[in-house]
Amino acid sequence: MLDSKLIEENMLEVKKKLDSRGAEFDFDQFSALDLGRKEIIKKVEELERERNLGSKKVGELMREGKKDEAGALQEDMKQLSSQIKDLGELRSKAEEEFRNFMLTIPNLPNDSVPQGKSEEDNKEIRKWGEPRKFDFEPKDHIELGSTLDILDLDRAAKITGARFALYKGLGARLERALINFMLDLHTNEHGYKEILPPFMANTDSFIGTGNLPKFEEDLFKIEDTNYYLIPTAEVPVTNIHRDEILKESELPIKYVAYTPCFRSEAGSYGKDVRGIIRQHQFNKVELVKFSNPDSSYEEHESLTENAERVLQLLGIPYRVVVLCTGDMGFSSAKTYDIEVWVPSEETYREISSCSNFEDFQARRASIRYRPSEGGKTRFVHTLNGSGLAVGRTVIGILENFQESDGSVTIPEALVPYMGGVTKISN
RNA sequence: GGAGAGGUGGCCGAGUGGUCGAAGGCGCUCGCCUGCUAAGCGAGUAAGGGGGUUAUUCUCCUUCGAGGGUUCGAAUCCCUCCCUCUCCGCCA
Repeated sequence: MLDSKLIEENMLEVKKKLDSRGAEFDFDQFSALDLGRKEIIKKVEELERERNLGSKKVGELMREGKKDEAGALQEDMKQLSSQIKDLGELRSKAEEEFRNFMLTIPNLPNDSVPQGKSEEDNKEIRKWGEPRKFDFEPKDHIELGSTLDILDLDRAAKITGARFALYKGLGARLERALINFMLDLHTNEHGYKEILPPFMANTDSFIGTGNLPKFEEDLFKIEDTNYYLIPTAEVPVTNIHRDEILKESELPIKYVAYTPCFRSEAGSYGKDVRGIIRQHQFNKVELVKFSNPDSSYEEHESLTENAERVLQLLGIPYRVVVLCTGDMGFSSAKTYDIEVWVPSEETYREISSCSNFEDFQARRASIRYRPSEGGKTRFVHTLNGSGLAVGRTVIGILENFQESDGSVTIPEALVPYMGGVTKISN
């Protein structure tokens, strides 16, 4: 959520920034809602003040034994009270309307974000590793997975439906190895605390991160509850500190969490239908930070580097792009995507998205800190990034490290996690 | 699932209709004091919103799990929901 005072004071700049990301913003509606809200607050509070004074007076008169006077005053206050009640309803309505309006406005892009309309305008920042030159026709992960009998999409479809995966044998082991490898790396070497959160979260949590109220169709909802399956660990982990006031000395707080992720992928039909690129359920290790606002952009860089480190240790080529204003997610102020090289497609595919949300989520979720030198509380900055999406890492390993005989070499760093297995073959 | 007890400030905890945004304690901050440390003494210490000033000061409203109700007035009485604890049942 944006700061309404900031909008009032910088309307032109806000409009320009929202335009740059292709978002509509009706400033007239904003002003009308904001002014209407303030006006009614003023009225209600005046009446409440009158009532408080009157009620106090009634108490005094009663104690002094002036029953008649007290009774008369009570009658007046009765009138006032019902007036306050009516106005109070209008007030709640006005405040709710205003909040609902504010909840649908996306975050403002940071000034360092390149202008652009779509994916096409994203800018490559850096590349790591050389895509391998194959002296044979490389297979895609679907063929490799089924030939090696480690990935069975047909049976997954039977069990559940399209866009689910069944891993078997060393395939299942590989998924588990990667999860453990990533968690160990981030906890032991990058200083994150491991979290295992619930895989469902309630409405308030989803509002906090910005998934609701606008993107409900992307989620799986649990019937007869206000719970949804999480589409990423970002939701439960960011909400760990919802409605809390942290100490400045605790910052930055760094969490890493493995969770399955559930996405209905509404609106993506026809896209990436083959294989395990886009699934309704996938595993992900997520990095989340709560940062001092003054250093959140340094934290953003280091978080991205922490995620990249996984691919470096595995030896998979990748590149980092900064998303342009038009391609960023709703809550983000700046996002780097990490993309792995996928030989069968001869292109880079997203494997991690690392974002700084500044105070956008913190304001929605009310996550604040008290400055060490005292004074008013401030909103923290929240950040997160995949470190990494596990299924897509499997694709990277299968496709990049395949041999001409259809076997796959396990990256050295992963061998201990595979129980010493160095190769998957028939 | 059944029975009971509870949810109060950073924490513990008192408070059953008005002088309660809330005793007391702990913690924290500042000052004093004492060779040092500890102890002691004194003062301060919730958040959000509106108005005013915009540097500070000021003022009003709201908030005692959430929402609704009774009342001139609710932390306190009533209803619904959520959560925690104890016992019983069930269970990986």
